[in-house]
Amino acid sequence: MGIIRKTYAVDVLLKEFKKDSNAISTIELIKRLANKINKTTVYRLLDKLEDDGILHYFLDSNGLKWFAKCRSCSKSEHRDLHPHFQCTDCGSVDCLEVKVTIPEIPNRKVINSHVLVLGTCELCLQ
Amino acid sequence: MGIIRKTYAVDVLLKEFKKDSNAISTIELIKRLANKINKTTVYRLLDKLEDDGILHYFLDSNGLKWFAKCRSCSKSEHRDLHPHFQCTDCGSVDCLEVKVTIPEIPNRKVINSHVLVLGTCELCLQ
DNA sequence: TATTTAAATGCAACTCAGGTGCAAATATAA
DNA sequence: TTATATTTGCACCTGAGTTGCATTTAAATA
Repeated sequence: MGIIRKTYAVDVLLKEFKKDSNAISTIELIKRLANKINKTTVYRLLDKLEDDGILHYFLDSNGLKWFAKCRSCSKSEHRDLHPHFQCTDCGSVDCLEVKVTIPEIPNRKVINSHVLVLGTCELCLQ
Repeated sequence: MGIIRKTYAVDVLLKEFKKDSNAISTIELIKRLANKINKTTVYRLLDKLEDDGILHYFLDSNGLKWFAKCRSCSKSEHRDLHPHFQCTDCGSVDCLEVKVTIPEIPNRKVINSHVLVLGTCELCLQ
């Protein structure tokens, strides 16, 4: 797919990711933009932006989709294979800069991996 | 909750995990047992068996729940914090014995982590 | 063994994230 | 300015998982 036109909806959606440096869940986005864009459009745009290497997504411990800005991805390859952190107190999710190494696994070819770390975030620790 | 009585449904459900050493998705279980147990019962039993430390569960890359037998868990504590492997060819999922170390993360308290490794399984590699 | 009763089950109807088909609107190329 | 292909909104659908409630059943008690 991929984004082709600069539309109002694309603009509004991307603004959310500019003002929010954390990841945002699809559900939260749909709520925030309810009176601006239709939820179907939100789903479709998120798909397209992911296709284009502008956003990446991952699933939280409830199986819900979250999106965040990509740092070094391209249309052809998602490089955002970093772990994600979800706070079990406040529910916020963000991208971790640390590297998690998956060991070699006998008789299997590892292609990629999803790592979700659960714990208490900086704000909730105080 | 926890299992209290030895019923037909518990028996039938646990047999599936005895004959299948891999993980089984909830959906697959419901299909397999459709003419034996109601899907509501399947969901409720899986919850209870997880509570009792007999099964553990995790989510695959589509956010679907999978269950597998526990090796060293108890009612009070799930110790099955191993990674899980999903084959992107055949979809099968199993538990990995390898250990994945999550590094210390500044200003955060790590409680646990979910690791899903994607790749090609032994059978599909041949 | 028969009775009692609390737990387990089935069923129907619900919830909620996400997806589809199609007509109307709109960005952009010509 | 017009043509047209993409985007959007809307209503409706899908599919995993949940809930309330009446019925059934395991197992405790008499």
